Amino acid sequence: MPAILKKRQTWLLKTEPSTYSFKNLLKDKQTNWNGVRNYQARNNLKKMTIGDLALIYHSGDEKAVVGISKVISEPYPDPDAQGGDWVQVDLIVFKAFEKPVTLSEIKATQSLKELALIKQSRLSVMPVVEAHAEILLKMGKTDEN
DNA sequence: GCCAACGTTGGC
DNA sequence: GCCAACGTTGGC
Repeated sequence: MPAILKKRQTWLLKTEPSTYSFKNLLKDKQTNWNGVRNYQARNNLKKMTIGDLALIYHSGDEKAVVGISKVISEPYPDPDAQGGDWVQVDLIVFKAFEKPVTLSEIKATQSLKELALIKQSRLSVMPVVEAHAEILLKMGKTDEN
């Protein structure tokens, strides 16, 4: 098991790159992941803890996992939410994938067929089990041992 | 541009 | 509580 995965939950966060991309995160170094307004995604956000990894997926034209970020805060209320129990977390950029892992590659990989990204294409915040995280990191040529 | 897969809203 | 209508996301 890559050292990077030890004792960490891995998540996958979807974003439309024209709204906020991994490049923006590379520039900003840190961001607050806000605006989630879906209960299931919110419930996943609430389970995040400091030190967790979050893979960033670009929807739309790119359709690929492009990099890794790290969760650096506990979930806390999203100030933009007008009422309702919505949260956000703070992220820092961790590492860009050397090679983006495309949706078509993921779909073509038998061992990833249970990934929520495939099974529940509209969910924007989802857990990634360790076995899947290992495979994705390997496919992205992100050597973190 | 279309459509599948949701999620939400509102009438009943 | 059900369901039709509508809205949104996101892949193709």
